[in-house]
Amino acid sequence: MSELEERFTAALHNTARAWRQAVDRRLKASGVSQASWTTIAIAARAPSPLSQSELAERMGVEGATMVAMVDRLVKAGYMVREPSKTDRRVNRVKLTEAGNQIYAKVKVQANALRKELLVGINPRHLTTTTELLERLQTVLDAAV
Amino acid sequence: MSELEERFTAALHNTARAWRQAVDRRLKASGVSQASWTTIAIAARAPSPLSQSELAERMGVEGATMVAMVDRLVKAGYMVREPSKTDRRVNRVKLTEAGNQIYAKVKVQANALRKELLVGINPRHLTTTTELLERLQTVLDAAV
DNA sequence: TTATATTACATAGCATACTAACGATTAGAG
DNA sequence: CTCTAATCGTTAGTATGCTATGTAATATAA
Repeated sequence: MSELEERFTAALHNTARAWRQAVDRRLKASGVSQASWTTIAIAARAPSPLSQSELAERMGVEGATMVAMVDRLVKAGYMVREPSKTDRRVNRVKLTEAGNQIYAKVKVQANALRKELLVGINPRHLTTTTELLERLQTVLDAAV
Repeated sequence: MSELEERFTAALHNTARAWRQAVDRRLKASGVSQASWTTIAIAARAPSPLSQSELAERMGVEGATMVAMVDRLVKAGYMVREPSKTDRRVNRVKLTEAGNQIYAKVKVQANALRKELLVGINPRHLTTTTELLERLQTVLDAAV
């Protein structure tokens, strides 16, 4: 039983890492890394422009990490910072046209990879797995 | 169905990340990060001293990454490099007494966390999940 | 045996994470 | 309304990953 638990832990981390690397490889052709693309996607999906803090929270990273990420994305021409008019501490982040194009382009590839990898997986097993992982996530989040 | 697949992907990555962070928090008290501890553990479990390449391969990282890791661990006094006598390109990596102590200490904590997190999880579901993840891992490794 | 891989390690530069500390600003308690 | 606490973004320092490139040593082929 303990052996199964160790197998599970190893499989969880190895699969997640390998998946991330596979995504990275696909998106490299589009010139954006997975972390950058994810940030762009969250900004793109938001109904109104997000602050850096909101972006960081939705990405699950610290504010300081997001500063560097936004720096890179601004430098690459995918987004711009706009000071909030109501709160002078706040920057709102907006996608440029180039940012929106990247979003549209790589979204397709990420979806394709997911489909490819999950083809042939038993949907009932996938459900069981998803629920188990989500439960673990809840426990982990609560343990903070 | 596509929705389930997206849920699964998110759960996979979020759970892996949260787990990693939980391990990090525990091990910080012992003064070693998760990556450092994992490296020490692999070196400790090997029946005979590993080369840096072997270490990198078992960690699933690149050789260049392992150079920096070994640098840090040597500097911290947990391991030493010993040039191979039969192949002058090779460094064999050995744990110091301090390294072995760290290994013994944090091993207990990592096991405890795993037990804690997985208590109450249905073993049949855990088996299903582990097998699914291992299958994905195989697909991902093959796709390289 | 010499020329050509291949392997092992190191170095450099970049990306992505963290924590800690700081200044500017805002919000809330009194 | 003022003082204090909290929040937002930034900077600095560190850890961990990557790729690309270089050097030394070994293995293989001609």
